[in-house]
Amino acid sequence: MELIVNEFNIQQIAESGQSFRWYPVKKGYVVVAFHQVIYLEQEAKKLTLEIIKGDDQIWHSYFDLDQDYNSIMSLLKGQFPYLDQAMVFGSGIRILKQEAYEMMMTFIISANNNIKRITQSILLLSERYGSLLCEYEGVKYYDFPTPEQLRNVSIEDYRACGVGYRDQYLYELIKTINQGHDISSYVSLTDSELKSALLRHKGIGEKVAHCIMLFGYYRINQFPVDTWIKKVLVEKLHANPKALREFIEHHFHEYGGVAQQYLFYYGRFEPKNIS
DNA sequence: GTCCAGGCTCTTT
DNA sequence: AAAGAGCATGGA
Repeated sequence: MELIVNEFNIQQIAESGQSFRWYPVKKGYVVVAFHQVIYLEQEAKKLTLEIIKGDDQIWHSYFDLDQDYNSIMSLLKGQFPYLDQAMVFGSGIRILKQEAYEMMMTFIISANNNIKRITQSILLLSERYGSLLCEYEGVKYYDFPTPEQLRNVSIEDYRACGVGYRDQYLYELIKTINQGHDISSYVSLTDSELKSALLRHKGIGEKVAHCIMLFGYYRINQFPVDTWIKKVLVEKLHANPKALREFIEHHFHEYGGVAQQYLFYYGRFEPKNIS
């Protein structure tokens, strides 16, 4: 399947740190999401999707193709030279609409961790407890394990996947879900209700909750503040470090999550000799 | 060896 | 309310 896309760059999305299930293969990426697998390649505005497992129904939504990122950038433009540069540099970034439950597990693992090890842990969890989805170019791809598949996984088993001290948080979340706690009902909550519902789970604090809201529930007003972004806001946008939330609310309002992604990506990958 | 990674929980002021 | 210690683990 071929699509013509605007404000879309697979490398930028893959490196933006919102998904840990994009695997570099050949000249593109294998992407695993919603129990399905595709191989993606892009040449300028031409995006090629090769459906490996599943159908072509979910991907339009997954890639947020109904959202006009050009108009979002227009609204964010003109406030800070640094943000304007960030939007030029990362103009192909989009907010992926991912599965909420997977985002909860993923971002619990992400706390005080590095991207390489997060990716590795999620790969191990999937290979050991998820369903085999397909084989592509000699590599097998596994689904993210369901709560049911994790029912009998022990704290030690999680630890063996390299998640460190977050093992007990994963264990508690899975136990809660398998005891009947319905996290799918979270979708109908308001932002503040959703945030407090997420904060009730151990291992989910302010920053992780915002990531789950942004990537798992498509609350694109949510602006996760991590150590990187804090530095960018203070040093590049000259925000008052003691009033970051007010600063964010005032300048980015309903598109805070998108602005955050531009700033995060630029902060990490901008060419060294600029700024 | 020390420091850090898309922080959080628990304890102490 | 705010600040500090401790936390697994691999890589720089």
